[in-house]
Amino acid sequence: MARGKIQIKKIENQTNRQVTYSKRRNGLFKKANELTVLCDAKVSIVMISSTGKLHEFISPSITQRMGESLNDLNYEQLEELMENVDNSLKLIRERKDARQEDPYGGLVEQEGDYNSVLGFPNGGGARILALRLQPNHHHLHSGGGSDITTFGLG
Amino acid sequence: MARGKIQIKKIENQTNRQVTYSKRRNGLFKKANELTVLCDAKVSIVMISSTGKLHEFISPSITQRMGESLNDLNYEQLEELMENVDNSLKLIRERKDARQEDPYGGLVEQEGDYNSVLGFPNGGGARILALRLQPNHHHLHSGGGSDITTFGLG
DNA sequence: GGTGCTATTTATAAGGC
DNA sequence: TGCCTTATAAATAGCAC
Repeated sequence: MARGKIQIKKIENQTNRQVTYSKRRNGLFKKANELTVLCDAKVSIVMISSTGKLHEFISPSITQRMGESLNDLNYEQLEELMENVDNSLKLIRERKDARQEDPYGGLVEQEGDYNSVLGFPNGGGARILALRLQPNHHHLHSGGGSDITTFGLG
Repeated sequence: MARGKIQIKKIENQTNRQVTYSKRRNGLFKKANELTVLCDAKVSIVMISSTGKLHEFISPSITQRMGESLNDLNYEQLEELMENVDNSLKLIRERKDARQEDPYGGLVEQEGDYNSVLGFPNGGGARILALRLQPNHHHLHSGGGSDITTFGLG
């Protein structure tokens, strides 16, 4: 977008790809932060570079409200939530139908109400679990290792 | 950014806020998609508007590779994964210390290796669970309702 | 892996329909 | 609500450190 127009296709040169990843990641996080503030929205971004590094953005409002809302859950909501996680766990244990393709082709937008969005930690090392629950198929990805750095915007 | 500079603060007029949300959401998704293609990265975005609507972006590479990688997990990895979900479930059940504030102030970047990022569906209605596991604190948020629309990028 | 510097390309705030 | 248009603000590609 600057000293010349570029084609939106994989950057083959690894160095250039890394530089672009870094720049555009910062740009994306900045945009996400602006959206959060301007529109009073909640945004969560998880991204993994081609080198396997993970970067995450979570809007302040999400984390703050998550803590508050836990106590706002009534018994039925809590029950439903546990059921969801339980089912997820069972799916992992059964580990079947793992190779089914996503019917949306990978890029999807879901609009409307949501059943639950939660973020919280366990007592062990740093972990991130993103569970996406859709009818009739499931996917799973896993990597290993760990270290953390904090990131503050402007 | 256009016919005048704006301050990055909540747009009070609800109509304008909604318009800006819609425009910037599309912009963010477009940027995310470009980043995915250009840098061969995996990006997942979940956002909730001030009116409670949920929108989600998942890069094609994520979903495709998730399915494949499930079968690549060895026993230990699977065991660790189940343990994570199990712990999460316990935390939900115990429902304690829910109001602890996030030490990072909400906006964080985690760099380095990751333990697990998984996305998969259950057999019921459309559900999304985003579990974020961090040491020493946890948060939870929940909403309700439901409908889905798919979204295809240019 | 950053940072700084532009020339350009994009994104988008305000309006208008 | 959504889709155009257009002037302007931002983002960023390509280089140099």
